[in-house]
This record gives sequence, C-alpha cells and structure tokens, in this order.
Amino acid sequence: MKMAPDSDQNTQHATVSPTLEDVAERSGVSTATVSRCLNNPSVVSEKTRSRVMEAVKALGYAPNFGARALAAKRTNTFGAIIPTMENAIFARGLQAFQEELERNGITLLVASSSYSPELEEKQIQSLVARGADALLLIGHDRSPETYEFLERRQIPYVIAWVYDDDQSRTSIGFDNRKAMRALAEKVLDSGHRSLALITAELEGNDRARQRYEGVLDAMKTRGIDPTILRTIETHYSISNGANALKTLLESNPKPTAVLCGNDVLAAGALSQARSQGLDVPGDISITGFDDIEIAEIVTPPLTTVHVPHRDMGKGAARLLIAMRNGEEAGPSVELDAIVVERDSLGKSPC
Amino acid sequence: MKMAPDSDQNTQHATVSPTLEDVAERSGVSTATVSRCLNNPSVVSEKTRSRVMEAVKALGYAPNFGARALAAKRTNTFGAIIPTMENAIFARGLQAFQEELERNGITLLVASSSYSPELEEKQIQSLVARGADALLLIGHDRSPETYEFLERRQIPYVIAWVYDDDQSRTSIGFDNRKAMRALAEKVLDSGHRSLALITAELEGNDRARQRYEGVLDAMKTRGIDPTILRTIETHYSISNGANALKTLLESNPKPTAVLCGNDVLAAGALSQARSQGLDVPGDISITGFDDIEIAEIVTPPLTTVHVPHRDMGKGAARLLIAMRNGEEAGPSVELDAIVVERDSLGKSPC
DNA sequence: TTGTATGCGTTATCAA
DNA sequence: TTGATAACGCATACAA
Repeated sequence: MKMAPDSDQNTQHATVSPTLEDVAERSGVSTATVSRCLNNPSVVSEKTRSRVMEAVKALGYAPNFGARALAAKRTNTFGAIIPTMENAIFARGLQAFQEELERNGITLLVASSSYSPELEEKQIQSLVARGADALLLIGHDRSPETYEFLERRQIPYVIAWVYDDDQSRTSIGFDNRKAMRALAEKVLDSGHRSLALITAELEGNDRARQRYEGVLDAMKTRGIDPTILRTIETHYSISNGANALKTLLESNPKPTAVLCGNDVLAAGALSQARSQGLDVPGDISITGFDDIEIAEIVTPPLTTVHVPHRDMGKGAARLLIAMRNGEEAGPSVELDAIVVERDSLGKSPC
Repeated sequence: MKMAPDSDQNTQHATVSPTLEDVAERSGVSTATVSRCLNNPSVVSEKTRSRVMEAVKALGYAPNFGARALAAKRTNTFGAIIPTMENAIFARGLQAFQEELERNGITLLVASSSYSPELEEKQIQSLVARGADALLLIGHDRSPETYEFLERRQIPYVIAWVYDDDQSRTSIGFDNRKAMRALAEKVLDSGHRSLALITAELEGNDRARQRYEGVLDAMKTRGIDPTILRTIETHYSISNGANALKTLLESNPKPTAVLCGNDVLAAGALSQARSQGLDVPGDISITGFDDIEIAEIVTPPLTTVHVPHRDMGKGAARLLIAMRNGEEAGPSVELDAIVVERDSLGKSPC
C-alpha cells in the first residue's frame, strides 16, 4: 500500500486518527460540545454546531468505538453467530435480521462457528467483549457454561431456527420435528417403504436431531419399524450429499426414497443420482429441507420444507430490540414451516 | 430471557461484568499482574499465575475489548467487506481468508455492503472505529474520499478479486477481462454469432465491467461487430437471471448463446430455459463465471470460469498480515482464472 | 517478579 | 447553551 507522505505544505497538520480533542481545538469549543454535536445535536446551538461539523468533516473525524463503548456502555451493536456462511442456509434469515436492525440504527456483527460449540463459545465471548448489546444464536445446543456466561453478563439473546416450548429460553422458529414428520409422512404415503436419511451430524445440532426424530415419528404413525431407517451423518455440503447417496446406492436393499436434512445435501444427492443414470423421481425419490434458492433450480426441483427464513430474521431482531430496551422477554414464537411439493418426490417404483 | 436472580447466598458477589480489578482483588495481586498473566504469562511466577487464572475462571472474566484496544492500540482484528453474503460467490474465498487469519491468532469481522459504495464506506468506518488493524476489500471501485480515509488512518488494505497492474494499490486476484475474453472466444469458436450478456450492474462494479469488456474484446478479435451484443444489467440472483433470459428470448433475433456475469445468474437462466422447454445446449448455450458449487450440479453443468477463490483468500490474508507487521507492501499478485468446459456450451444450432 | 501511576478517547455529571 | 472533570477498563513505563 502506498502511504501519502506526511505533507506539511498546508497549515493543517494531518492527524492520523483525529480525536474529539482535535475537533474541539479546531473549532474552538470543548470536547463536551463536540460530543454533544455528535450524539445529541438538538441541545447545541445552530451556530456552533455547524462550525463543529465542519471541523469534523475537515479532519475526517470518526469516533473511536472502544472509547465510546467504554464511556457510554451501550454500543448499538448486536451480534449473530451462525453455524456456517458456506452456503445459503442462513443467508436469507440473516439478511432480514440485519435489515431490521439497520432500520433501528443498530449495527450487526456476524461470526460463523463452523458448527463447533467450542468455537461458538469463543465467538460469543469475543462479541460480548466487543460490546454486543444482544445476540442472535442458532439452536439450543451449547454448554451450560455458555448460558451461564450470558446470564451473568445479562446479555439478551434469542434462539432462532427452532421452536421449543419446553425450553425456558426465548426462541423464534419452527418445529423442526413436526415439519420433518409431515414431509416424511408424504413420502410414506407415496408408497415408499425403503427409506434413508442423509443428515448433518446429530451431536451438537438440535435442529438435525429433531428432524431425525420427525422421520422416526412418521414411520411409527404409519406402522413401520423405525429401526430400518438407514442414516448417514455428514457435514452439510453438496459433495457430501453426493457421496452419501453413492454409499446408500451400494447398500442392500437400495432405498427408494432418500430424505435429506437440508437442500444442500439433497442437491448433492440429486446430482449423484443423475450422474449414475438414475431417474428422479422415477427410480428414486429425494427430498430436501429449508427451501433455499437451489431447491427450485436443480433438476428436478426439490420437494422440500419451506422454512420462514425472513420472518425468523425479522422477528428475532424485534424480540432482541425489545429486550435490549429493557422490556420483559416475551414468550417464544412459533412460525410455520410447510412442505412444498415439487418434482423430486414421486410414487415408489415398487 | 430469564435472568438468574441476584443470589447472595454464597459469599461471592456475582459481578455482572467482572473487571481486571475484580480479578486482582480476588487473587490478592495488582491489576498489572493480572494483565500480565493474560498477555505475557511468562514474566509472572508460576504460583501467582495459577492463583490469578483460577480467579479469572471463577469470575468468568473476559477482557473488555474496547478498553484493551484503547490502551494497547492493536486489536488483532481484521475486517472484510464483501458485496454480498446472499450467495456463495465470496464464501469460499472468505473462508480461506478467515482460516489463514485464525492460524495467526487474528479475529475476522465481516460486513456486507450489498454492492452499495455508500454502505461500504460506512462499513469501513465502522470497522476502523472498531479497531480493525487491516481490511480486505473487493474491487477498486470506491470514492476517493474512502481511499483518503484509509490512507490517512494508515490502515493497511488489500483489494481482492481483481488484478490490475496499472492501479497503485496492492491487489490480489485475476484478470477478469482476460478470463471473460477467453470464455467468450470459446463461445464464438463454437459458431455462435448471436450473443447476449447478462451481467451485474456495471456501475460501481469493476469486475463486472471488466468481464463486459472481455466479451467485447473477444468479439473484436473474431471480427464481429461488438455493438450487436445485447446486454442486460441486473442484480445477482437466480430469479433475476431467469427473468433476464426470459426477456432475451422475447427479443429478436434470439441469442444462441448467453454469457452470464456469474454462476448465480447462469443458474437462473438455465432453469428458465429449461422451463420454457429449451434444450441446453441444443437450443441455446449458457455460460457462467466463478465456478461456485452450483455450477456443477445444475443440469447441464455449467461451462464457466474457475476463479481461484481459496488462493485469493489465503493470499490476501498473508499480504495483510505482512503489512500489519510493518513490512513494505509487496506488489500485486496475479492468479489464474481458467475456463472450465462442462456441458452448457455447445455448437451453435444454426 | 510485582506494584504504582498514567493515559487511551469518549460520555456524562455537574456547574457556570 | 457551554465547559471542566470524573469515570470507563485496560496496558505499560517506571519503580520497587
């Protein structure tokens, strides 16, 4: 990077990081007044205000966030920790979350935990240390210590992507188990009896576990022995979905329907099936979960569960803002997740 | 959120946000010693250190980031501002960037500008105010004021996703123009003469402009009048890609090949073509750019340009770390982006 | 090896 | 409406 040489050719000394004091000096007022101009402009006279603002602009002044947080103990910053940014699973929800925050003048800091509870705990501490006023978290699975940390610090937080009324924490989301059960019942009602599930690792991921339970529920209600369900746990990625399907197709008996824990896995499975010359859904049915954009454009389009991404994001923001403002934490809110039938699920070939 | 009631039943007062002083008091040393335990453990005796660390744990102490930054004026935090998190365009590169930073004990703060220079400028200020030691930026297009701000503050930064040796700034990336030109030449060499381009908005997006120029270059070298290129500018999204193709197909003459500014647009175009009953590439050819994961799984797989995502991310991290450590900014680095031929490009039907 | 004291850039309380 | 000045929590130069 090229640095501009220190040019003393003009009278104004180029301050690397101008402070309140620099601005105050240049405009002939106290630092207190400058601070007021920035935070509470209405109480300072029009005349001095304009003079101060001019100095601010001229110096390129920007407040030091750390110092401000230290003195004011409120940062107007929220944090969000999502399991992954690699694919679009959380993108739409996060976008809505951020839009609602911005509408309220709040900045969002995002971190990704790579589905690791340990990393997530670090990220939480980091965000809190950075002064996050409130946090958005995904799912309930984390250590008691993490929750203790949050409670002690009295950091408002909301759990998204799940709805769970037996949890004492405020959450906003949908019933993963019920949603997956509805989908699995549709699969079974299409005549499939040989089922498999490709899921994320269940440990540390309550959404995945609930979806898994949902499949078992459906099998039970349809009078099928749930122990025959073949399950492959793998990290969410297209290629892992493809590999998992390959493995399943080498097994015996082959599944006639493969449920996937999310659309990314399903997209991979789909592409694998097709590259092995299988017709979907003629030879094998495949379903997804989440209804992200790729679900519509793969061939055939995925039968999946539509998740209320934007409503969760926006709702979480509102809950959090209310909490941050000292309002009593409201009850958890349940949103609907509904099965959307497209073409990747068909009748059982048998 | 449920807050634990203030319980005075045990002797230890529950401090909401324990400070260095709390830790010092509890372990009977000075705050300086506690600070040393945390930042420079080797200089403090084994005995006191363990006592201090115990207090740290017991109190759930975590350093206040703002205060630390204020006192130490280094944060070990880098920032990255990417145009979008909605799709996977920058995900892999960012992931590699973050991995390399983590390996060096540096935390990454991410912000998204939604392709808006104004928003980006705000984000830059915000990250700098938060103490970011260095920044990763995408592309060159931003206001002179933004660059002045960066220079004055002496914030090291690197421009990624482009390579441009006539720019004075350190960049790491590939030659967008050359890469797109190579792809367009392949298209022309397949016999296509009726071309269209679906691109991101050109204003404020130098990558998109360079790719556009690349198409024109190819037409010129193949002796074709570049003014016949039909161009649609639209925001990157699958549905916009689909809509754009629809528009193109209503025009006359219909294009036989549609180049897309990135894979997301191409995926949308592809799905639109198929839903209109067109065979790809039999009836129409479609190409992408970026080679993100969906490029491989759509039907047919996309002929596209493979972009060195991970190398850019990792390389950018290394450059930035070196700069932060006071080393002279090295020259820009050019990486290769090569055409990958899959199935969405075929001979011209005419 | 440890402690004391000072300053980092803001906000906020109190006077003027 | 404005100005001193005391925190805020931490790192560090300097003493001990």
